[in-house]
Amino acid sequence: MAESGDREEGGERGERVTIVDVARRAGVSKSTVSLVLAGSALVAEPTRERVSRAMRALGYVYHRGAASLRAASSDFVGMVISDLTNPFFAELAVGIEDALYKLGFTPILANTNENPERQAQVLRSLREHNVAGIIMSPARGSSAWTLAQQWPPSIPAVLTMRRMVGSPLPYIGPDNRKGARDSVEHLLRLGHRRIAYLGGDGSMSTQQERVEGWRDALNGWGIPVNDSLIIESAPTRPGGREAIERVLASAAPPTAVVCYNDIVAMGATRALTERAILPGRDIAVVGFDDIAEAEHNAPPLTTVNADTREMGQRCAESLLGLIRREDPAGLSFAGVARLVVRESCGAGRQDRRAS
Amino acid sequence: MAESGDREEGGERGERVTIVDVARRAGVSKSTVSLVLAGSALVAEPTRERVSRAMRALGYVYHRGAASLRAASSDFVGMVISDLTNPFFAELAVGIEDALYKLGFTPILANTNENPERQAQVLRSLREHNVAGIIMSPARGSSAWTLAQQWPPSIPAVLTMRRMVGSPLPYIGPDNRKGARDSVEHLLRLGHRRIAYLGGDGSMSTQQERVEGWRDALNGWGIPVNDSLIIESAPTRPGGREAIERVLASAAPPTAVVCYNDIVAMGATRALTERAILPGRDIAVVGFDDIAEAEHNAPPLTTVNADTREMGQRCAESLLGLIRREDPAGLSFAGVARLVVRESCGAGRQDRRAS
DNA sequence: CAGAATAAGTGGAACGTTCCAAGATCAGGG
DNA sequence: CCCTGATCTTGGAACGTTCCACTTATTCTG
Repeated sequence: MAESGDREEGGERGERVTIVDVARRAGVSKSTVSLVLAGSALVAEPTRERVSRAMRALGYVYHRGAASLRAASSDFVGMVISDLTNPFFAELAVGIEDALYKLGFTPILANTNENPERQAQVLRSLREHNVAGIIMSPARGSSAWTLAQQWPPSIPAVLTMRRMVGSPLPYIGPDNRKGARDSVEHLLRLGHRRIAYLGGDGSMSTQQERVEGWRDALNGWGIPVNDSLIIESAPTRPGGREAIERVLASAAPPTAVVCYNDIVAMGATRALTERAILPGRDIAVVGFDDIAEAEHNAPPLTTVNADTREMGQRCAESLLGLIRREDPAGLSFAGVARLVVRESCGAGRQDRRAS
Repeated sequence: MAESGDREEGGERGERVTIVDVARRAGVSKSTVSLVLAGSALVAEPTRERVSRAMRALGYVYHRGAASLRAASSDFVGMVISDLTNPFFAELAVGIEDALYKLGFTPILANTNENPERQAQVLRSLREHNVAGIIMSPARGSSAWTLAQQWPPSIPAVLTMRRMVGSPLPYIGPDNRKGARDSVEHLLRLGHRRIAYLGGDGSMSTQQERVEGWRDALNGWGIPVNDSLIIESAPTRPGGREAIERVLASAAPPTAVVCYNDIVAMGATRALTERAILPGRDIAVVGFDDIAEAEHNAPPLTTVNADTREMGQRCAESLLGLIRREDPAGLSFAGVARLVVRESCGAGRQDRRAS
């Protein structure tokens, strides 16, 4: 009698309730049930009602795997992240994940930990799972060539944060060159003339673009560019520590450093503090990314905001475009890069000395 | 002639190469190919060779979805994370992800962002994907009751970081009570007598256990426990800021605070610094989790190391146990909690005053 | 050399959907 | 009363695997 609450059971035993069971109970064919699931207008209202009730009564759960067996590709999207331990990528991943869910995709996570072999495995696995596409920030050391070997052009893929020369894939990332230029110009305006670049390695496009920005700014101010002031290292906290130590040991240490990213800057500021060299007073330090922790660093980091969430969103949208067979050429996106001034550059003290 | 390099094509057109195509080319039945795929001993070496060659030649890619259609459950595992933006959970996720891959599972990521409704959606989606199991850190506000509604007991699930009263599911987490007790005792030894507890909310077991530890320590030293010194808030940086501001505004502010976790402590230290109250000198602050950023905080955070990676690993292993139908009772795990003393508690200055 | 045992391989149903072609029912028009 | 369309419904093949039951070929045993 009770209209509701007629939930029969939930399949305590492993027996899955299928579309056929629902059909039987509702007194229709499985095709009709399928139509109801698809929200088709072909099915009459009373029938739809009856079917829905049957589903609820039986505790029916849709089986996407079975559905996608026919459908050529699934609702999965691979999220291949080079270092999820870096809060920047964690934020990016959250942005991507959120957007994917809203678009009806299901993200499969893969953290390659900057390991190209792991990346190769992961790509293989994603192919086996018949993903609709992937969003990938390539591991250090992977090239357009190796990627072409590992990923068929027929499956949509977008690159994020690290561009690949020679790859036709859409690329979503911040305007690295402008970001770096802005931060170096800020330091120049504060009076610095010997400005080093710390961290990252030249094989990454991100690095190349940021170094270009550094060069641009120096050139623009007529400062001779000294390549020995580029200290490469792993893009990690220990990498930052190592880089700053190398540059301090050099014959003519810089008065300011711009870093590949915030965690490099965090490693550097920490190492400096341990040597009683105070970032923001004795030396200026600038990061890149503006991760949430930058504000809490000792001292709070001047850095470049990359609008991470927005980029995650764009990655998902761009992939969707590819899936819909739009022209890849129109699907790249460059985020804005905005300098955020905090204490690590010492702006409070010497502002407006030059310029 | 060339032994290798006979890769015919990769299916430039959408036509997927199946087991049947491989069989045809190798001159065997699809059953044999399936056997080869499974690495069965039933197939003779020359045949295996022939089949493998055919696979390579055709660029065959295994279709896991199709396989799991028969197999009752897939190789997917849901990773339901309450806040991936918190570096602690990011590290945990990395640990879990890594272990899952090694065990042959594929992690589907879901960040619920502490939103129980999102969590409900996510659980539904994971069921539809026929996951082998889930590892979940429940969103704030979810209860054993709602979980029971949303997740069938027949599908393996383990809980991490947040226990659920009344749930029979295995739980993997650090020894919160001991960790909190150790940190409070450390503060007591430094001479503090008015020690507040900041952040978190009472609905979370983590909070309850850490508050218990705080109580334990105070009781052990015969200090009267004053519940007004427990300031609840969101477990985030803004939450930490808000909590410290509330406690500072109280009639008798504490000389030391232990925080729900590191990001709460980071929010608190930041707010204090802005008011020119120096953590580690004017007030002692202790965190929990020992995220990578704790060391870089201003000032570096005294905190409790929760052995995050190890816990991620354990989560995966415990889930595997459940999938193998082991007794859930034996699959819980409590990680060690180890106090890491840095500067935010001011240990350098006043150490050994009491005790 | 019959018969059994072993080894290697095969055919086809099954998994839970989708989707096409076709069927059933009914109303209205001539 | 038959035909046409419209509206709703359905049977069954297909998707790419696995796995059971079975066949065939070979070797062993007494």
